Amino acid sequence: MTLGAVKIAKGPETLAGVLRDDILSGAIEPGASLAPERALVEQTGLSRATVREALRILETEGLVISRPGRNGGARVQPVNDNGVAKAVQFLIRGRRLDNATLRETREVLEGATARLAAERRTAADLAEIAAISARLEAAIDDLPRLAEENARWHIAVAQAGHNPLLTAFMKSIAAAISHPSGDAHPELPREGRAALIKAHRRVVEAIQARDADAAERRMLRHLRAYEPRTRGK
Amino acid sequence: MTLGAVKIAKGPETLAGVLRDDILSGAIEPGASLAPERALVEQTGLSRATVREALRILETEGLVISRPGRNGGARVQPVNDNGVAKAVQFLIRGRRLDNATLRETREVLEGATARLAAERRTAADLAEIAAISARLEAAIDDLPRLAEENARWHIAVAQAGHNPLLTAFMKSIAAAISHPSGDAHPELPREGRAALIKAHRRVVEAIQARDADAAERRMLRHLRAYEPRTRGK
DNA sequence: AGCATAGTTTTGGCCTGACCATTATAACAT
DNA sequence: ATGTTATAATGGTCAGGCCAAAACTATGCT
Repeated sequence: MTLGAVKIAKGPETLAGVLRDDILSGAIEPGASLAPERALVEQTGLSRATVREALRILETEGLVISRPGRNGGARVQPVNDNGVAKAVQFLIRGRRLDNATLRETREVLEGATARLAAERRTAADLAEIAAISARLEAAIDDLPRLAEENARWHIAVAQAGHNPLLTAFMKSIAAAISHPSGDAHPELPREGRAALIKAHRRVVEAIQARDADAAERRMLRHLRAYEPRTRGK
Repeated sequence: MTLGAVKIAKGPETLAGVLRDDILSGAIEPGASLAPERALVEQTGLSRATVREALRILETEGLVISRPGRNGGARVQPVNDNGVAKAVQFLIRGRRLDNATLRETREVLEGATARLAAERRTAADLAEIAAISARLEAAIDDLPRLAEENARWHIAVAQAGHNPLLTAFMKSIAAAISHPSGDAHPELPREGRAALIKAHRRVVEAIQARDADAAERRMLRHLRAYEPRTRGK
């Protein structure tokens, strides 16, 4: 019988594991504070440095944030999708993933979320999307603002699909696409901006009409409108 | 003008940020070691505790692993998709995402990767899938082994799609689906196992024939075959 | 020569104890 | 009441040490 490499859990990781389980299982509610560092030292018999490294692990994982001062301490955060986005950013930067891969992934995700949005959107979802659309259309001549509201619009559509995983994935790559290598937003001409608004409207109409096929089709058409002409590898 | 909360970078995070940039930019190659802790202490003027917390951050992010002993130290790891999988696990556990969401997400991802696999698979991809299929078919009466090879098969198909992001997303949820709340594998009857093998074969045939529509269709049919009868929310 | 064995060195892992910085509360003075 | 000044609680950082693990080096026995 062969054994794989046995992972030896070190002190900080062991303590972090215990606390992590308490957080993810809900035994410690979001908003509540962990015991102060010095109390953890007494309870665990570990040194303060070790306890602090454990807390640093949890903080890096996004499960707590630490604040100094009286009534400070490590406060449990509600689990959100920032951690996924961060890990995806690492993957994109570290593996030098190209824009074609990002766009392709985005099409898969947004095609699916547009379809789901048409099937599941609530009145509140529609209101949220409409509010963003109004702000976006008002910002047609303010390019940075337009780009910002555009990102919000796509995220709102994804959220209307009510699948938290697909939403998380979509947000992860949306962040990478809006900041293409730190560069500013490419000069989209004014007629392009008008076309964007029109395309959004058509997608929203399909979602409102609960027409899943149309929502997916129009979203994909919208996304593909901005691809470089050099398509078809 | 209103300002958002200004994020004050603490010592460890600042140092981690510098090192992280060096790693993600490729200035430090995977496999290479960071300077020893005591050297970083001298170079930065920080204390050893601070330096260690910085390294712990990088270790938690999966960018380095630290090993004791001579020639030990913090070794830079190639960036992989484990970090994404870990963050997704947190999201699933912390937000109590249900199996319906996981299955739905899986269908979106695997439908897309099956399609891409048909378009892009290389001879090496096909060989890899064939090897796994052979092992899987040989393990038809060894349920744990079957489940393991089944997971490998789906991952191999995703990889044949040559989109690292979609592959990472798919692996992230595949891990959660194979371990449904720690329970063992449900007793799939023998004829179900035979049907699984047949379904796999049909998918592979489509991928081999570069028939993207058929690959997607057959993969979705395969995935939906195991859903509970209570469909349609 | 060859090979086991025992140092030696490098490096992370952990501990003790201290002091500083920040924040909220309590006490006090006006 | 209200503004100001302690005081306490808590994380942030530092200094210095010792232990544990791992790799290299020298030794000594065949």
